[in-house]
This record gives sequence, structure tokens and C-alpha cells, in this order.
Amino acid sequence: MFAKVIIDQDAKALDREFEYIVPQGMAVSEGMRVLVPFGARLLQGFVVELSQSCEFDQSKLKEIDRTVEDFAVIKPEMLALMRHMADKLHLKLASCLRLFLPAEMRTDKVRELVVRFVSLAQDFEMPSARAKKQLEIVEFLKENGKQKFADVSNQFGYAPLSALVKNGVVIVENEQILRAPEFDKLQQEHRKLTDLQTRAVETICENKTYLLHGVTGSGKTEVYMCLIERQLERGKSALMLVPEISLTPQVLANFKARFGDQVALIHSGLSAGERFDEWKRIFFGQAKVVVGARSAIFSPIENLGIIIIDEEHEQSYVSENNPRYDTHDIAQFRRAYNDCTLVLGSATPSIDSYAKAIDGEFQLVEMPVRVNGMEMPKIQIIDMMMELRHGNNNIFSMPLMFELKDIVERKKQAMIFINRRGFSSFQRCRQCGYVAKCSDCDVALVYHRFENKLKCHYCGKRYHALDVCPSCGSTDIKQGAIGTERVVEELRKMFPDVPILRMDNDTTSVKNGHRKILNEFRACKPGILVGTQMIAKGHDFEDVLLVGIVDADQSLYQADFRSIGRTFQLITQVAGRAGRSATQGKVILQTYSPNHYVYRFATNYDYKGFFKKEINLRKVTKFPPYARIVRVLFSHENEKVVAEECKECFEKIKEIKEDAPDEFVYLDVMKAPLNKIKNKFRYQIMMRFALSRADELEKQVFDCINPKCKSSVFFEINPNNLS
DNA sequence: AGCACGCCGACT
DNA sequence: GTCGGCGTGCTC
Repeated sequence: MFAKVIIDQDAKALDREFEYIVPQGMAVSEGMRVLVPFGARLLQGFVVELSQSCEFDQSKLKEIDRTVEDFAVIKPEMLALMRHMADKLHLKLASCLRLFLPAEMRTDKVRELVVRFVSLAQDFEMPSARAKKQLEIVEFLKENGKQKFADVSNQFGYAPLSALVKNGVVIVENEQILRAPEFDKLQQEHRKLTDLQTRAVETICENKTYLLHGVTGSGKTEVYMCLIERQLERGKSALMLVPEISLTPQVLANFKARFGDQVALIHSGLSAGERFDEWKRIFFGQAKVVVGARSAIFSPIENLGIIIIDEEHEQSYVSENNPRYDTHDIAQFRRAYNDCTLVLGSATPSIDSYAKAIDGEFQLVEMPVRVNGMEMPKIQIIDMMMELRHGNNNIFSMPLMFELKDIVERKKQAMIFINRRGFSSFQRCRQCGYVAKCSDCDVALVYHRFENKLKCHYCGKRYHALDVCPSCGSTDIKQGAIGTERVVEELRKMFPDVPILRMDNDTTSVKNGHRKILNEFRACKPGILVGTQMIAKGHDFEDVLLVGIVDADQSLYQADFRSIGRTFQLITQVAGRAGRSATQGKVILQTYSPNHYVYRFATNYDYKGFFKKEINLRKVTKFPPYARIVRVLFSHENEKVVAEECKECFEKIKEIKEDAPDEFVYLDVMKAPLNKIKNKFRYQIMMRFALSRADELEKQVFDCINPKCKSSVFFEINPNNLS
């Protein structure tokens, strides 16, 4: 018997199968981890195929040394998925396989957590009547059965317990415990479904893809839960993805309350041990419902009945680092493999998904009304140019300050949204225009007031803040656009007695940071929460009656065909935080371009109008979904090497273009907008194809990449972020 | 990825 | 004369 093995190394040269002999009597199956002799070393690999014959020169084959586990850690569906990803997304085989296992498993860092338990022996002599504590313990164990050693010892004392153990009255056993992540305990309230919700649940019943378009507050989560419940009743399992999960502790708590121990949670906030144990519960079928962020799409859950992607438009579903993949693609693969239902839910669907729904590829399900029947909060647009002309150069407009005062007086709550962490964007010399940049990444550094440091938001490197310009020696240093820290400082000046909390990447990086901040905010009345995108995600605060958007334009002017859509999504989402109770909320949106059409549609909550405008624009300018953008990114520490290899590839692509002049809408080579990240230089080739021959051209372009080139090459289809 | 092999410079 | 620099190539 022969085995095809993929070596667990992330190197281009090893990105293929190697054949080995399965020794007589060794139980090996497809998907198993094995150790194999490779060159002079013994390396870990994955068996991906078994066969009776081999393709390589048989006399040169070596034997598998041994198996790592006695079962296949990679299930057949995942092997198929690996092939799909390597094929369609041009990813390395080993790096795909790594996505399917918790990182802890490869490093062997986590131990199984073993806890000592005590219970009564089968037959024993009662302790003497004088040993009161011992008798109490015996009584306690009689009533409650097996208990943790530590608990009993804490309650009754260590001495009596160990005496009982010594006398053989109580026996101690070690037992393996699966660590479970913490969550807020919640009372499960079975809300009665509204008619719209009932209709949505009834409509979503076939094994195909649905786009659930429901306004913020329309009760999509309740719909998801009913859909999952129905699958569980049919004996099927469910997978639900939410954007970076720790953002929505309420959702988690709800799921735990509803489905109890059947739920497994997967997110970045888990400890290594928790993550590993949750993975095991999924793998062995103990968990039937998986709730998690992007990477949870790779959970080894079997017998899938439904996959749900909540907030499907969210950018965080596209992985930015390697390997790059889009959760939607993976979900479509698993949907087809399991022949199950896929639900994409959003208040502001991505243009691409909505277009598919219009075309009939997805079925559209609409929930246009909030559950509580309340109207959406009113959005007031403030022209910041006018404010300036009236002599207000504060970061808050007069109306926003007025409303904030009102909120404070009424002891209510407000949220201020600003799309940038830190104190201000960058430090710039007013004399010569010098801007401090990261030496490894070629991006402007962000000033953090609290630490008085400059930080690179790409690699995390820290620098001293500028007081003298290193270029011209001037001390005239100015702060650029504002960030969360600066907003907090301004608010503290205005309202010295009001609690003002900050929520961004810096304040939530500690374990359970989100939960702590949100719980603290809940108790503050009056209170103001300042934050980045992460305050925009579905948590309900009944007393938040005001939302301020300090600089709405920030996401608008980016050289990216999706930036206007993102602005629309952001406004809708942030606005949805206001007035979740009986009182109607208010939103104040500050902008320097009050006449931009995105604000007109956003203030009217007119998604369909916005979609029409946007899809027309994409049609005439030939952008997705009417064309396909392909970006090939080369990265290497030697700039000469990348530049040359990128150029070489570009020349070959130019030849392809000659055979398909009409299908190539665009083609160019250039430095990537972020020319250097973590000391690696980046060059890219950008192209755009008409859809008619896109698949074929894409394949041809991929074949242009010289397999011997030294740079790392990344292949992106319709990239979200062009940095 | 890591390790061997191999072909040119500055050292006891 | 040799030790060692890291470019190139291979691993079933």
C-alpha cells in the first residue's frame, strides 16, 4: 500500500504530494497525520490519498515512520475543500490544511486539562462519630455524587478530606476536563415571533442560498435561532458565523442560553486550551451548533443542515493575511458538499450578494420593519464647512454639543463613532511636510497620546513621538486627523463629571476586554461611549438615544470602488445603535461633503435606491460584479528581486492580453500602495477582465507565475482592500 | 523549510 | 594551501 503525503511545511517548493510506503500492519487512513522521513529529517505530514500503486520510482520510496493519532484529523470534506482551495484560490496545500486544525495542535503546547475528582468508595467504614467534618463530607458525597476535589476541600477543609482518602472511604480519580469559554449568563426568553419573522423562517426551507435583508432591529438573530432549532430537530447540525465574534457578547450569551452545551464557540479571544477543547467537542460530534468568527467556517462539523453568515457584507469575512480566502467561497463549497441551506443576513447587503439575489441566484427574503415597530432613528446631516465658517473649529459641531448636553441632563447615554484609533492619525512637520513613517512598513505612524508614542498599525512597532522634525529641525509639529483618544479627551473637558469610555483595538486587546467595557457602559447613566467600528455591532442599549458620527467622510475618499458602499453600511449600522427602546433615537452625522449622494440614501435608509445607483455605476465603469479584478502581489525583502520578478510575470501577462484584447479591460504593473510591510517590498500587477472569459484568463494568468521565483506571490480575486 | 553540495575570497 | 561565505537544488 502506498500513501500520498503533504509535508506540513509552508514552502513553495514542498507544495505537492510525496509518496511513501505504508508499512505492513500499520493502520493508516486518508486524513491522518503521520511522521515521515524527509531528506535527513523526520517531518509531520498529512496522508491525502491511499492507493495500490505508486507513480514515483518505487525503489526510492521510504516508509511512513508512524502515525500521530490513531484517527484521521482531516475529514473527507476537508480534504475535498483543500483541493478546491488549492485549485481555485491558488493556495498552498499545507497552508490550507493548517486552517482546518487549531494551531495548538501542531505546536503541542496545550495539555489536556486534568482535574481530580472525589467520590465515595463502593464499601467503606463510617468514620468515627467524633470526626464531624468527615461525616459531613460523606453525607455531602452521598447526596451529590462525584465532586471536584478542590471544591470539597474548599468547603469542608483539606485535612478531613485527605483523612477520608487515606482511610479508603473516599477515592480520588483524575478526569479530563474540556475547558469551556466564559459567557454572560442570560435568561432565555422565548419571544413570540412577529409575522415577518415567521414568514422568513417558513420561507427559508430549501437547500439553497438565501439573502436575508432585514433592517437593523428587525430581529434577524431570532430567525437564525429558529432555523437552527429546526435543523437540530431533524438531527442536523448548524454553523453560524458572525463578524469577529467577541464584538457581540450578547449574541453568544443568547445562543448558549438557547442551545446550552450543544453550542461550541470559536473566536480569537479564547485561550489556546479553550480553543483546542472546543475544537475537539466539534470534531467528536458533541457540539451540534458552532458559533464563531471567520475561521469557524473550517470547523470539522459533520452533517451540516444550515450555514448562516450574519452581517454578510462585513469585510472581516475576507482574510487579509495568508492564506487569503473569502468566507463566502468556503461557505458555498460546504453548502454544496453537504447539500444544505446557506443564509446570508444583513441590513446592508454587499452589492455583489444583492445583485445575485436580484438575478435569482440567491433567493431574497426581506424583513423591512423593526420588531418593536419603531421607526429608524432620524439622521441629521451637519455641514462641517458651515461650522467652520461660523467660527467653530472644534471637532464637535454645535448641534452635536447641544444634543450631548441634553443627553447628559436627561441621564441617558450616547455613542460617538470615530473610525480611527489613537489620538490623531499622524504627526506632520508644518515647515517641511515631513510625516513620521514606519521603517519596516512604509506607512504613516499613528500618534497615541496616552503612551506618548507613535505606533505602526500594520506591524505594531513603536517609536518615540516627534518633538523635533528629523528632516528640517523645526519644532512646529502638527497632529493630523483625529482619533478616538482625542475625542475622549475633548469630551472629558466638556463633561468632567460624566463617565466617558473608549472602545477600540487598544482597549479591547485584553481578554474579555469588550465584555468589560460594555458591561461598565451599561451601568453609566449618563455615559458616553467613544469607539471605532466595533461599537457599531449589534448590542442593544436601551438608553442610547444619541449617536454621533464625527467624521463620516473618512471611509468615503479611498481609491477603492467599494468605499462608498462601505460608508453607507457604516452609517446604517452605527445609526441602528440609537433608540432600541420605545423612545426614538437621533443620529448626528458630521461631514465635509454634505451633498454626496451616499448621505441622501443613508439618511432615508433607502438601501434599494442606493443599490440601484451603485450597480449602475459599476456597470458603466466595468467593475464587479460586471467584471473581475485580479491582483497578483509579489513580496520579498530585496526590492530588486521583487521588481524584476513582477516585471517578468507582467511581460507574460501582456502576451495573454494580445490574444484577448477585448476581454482585458485593464492591465498595469506598479508598486503596491503600501510599498513595504514588515521589511518586505511589495509590487503588484492589477488587471480587470470582462466576465465572458474571466475563468479561462484567470487560469492563464496564474500559470504565468514562475514557480522558481523567490518572492512570495499572492493571488487575489476582486480584492477588498488594495493596500 | 532545512540541509548538502559547490565554487570563490582572506586567513593560520 | 584551508576555512567558510551563501547561491543552487533536492527532498518521495
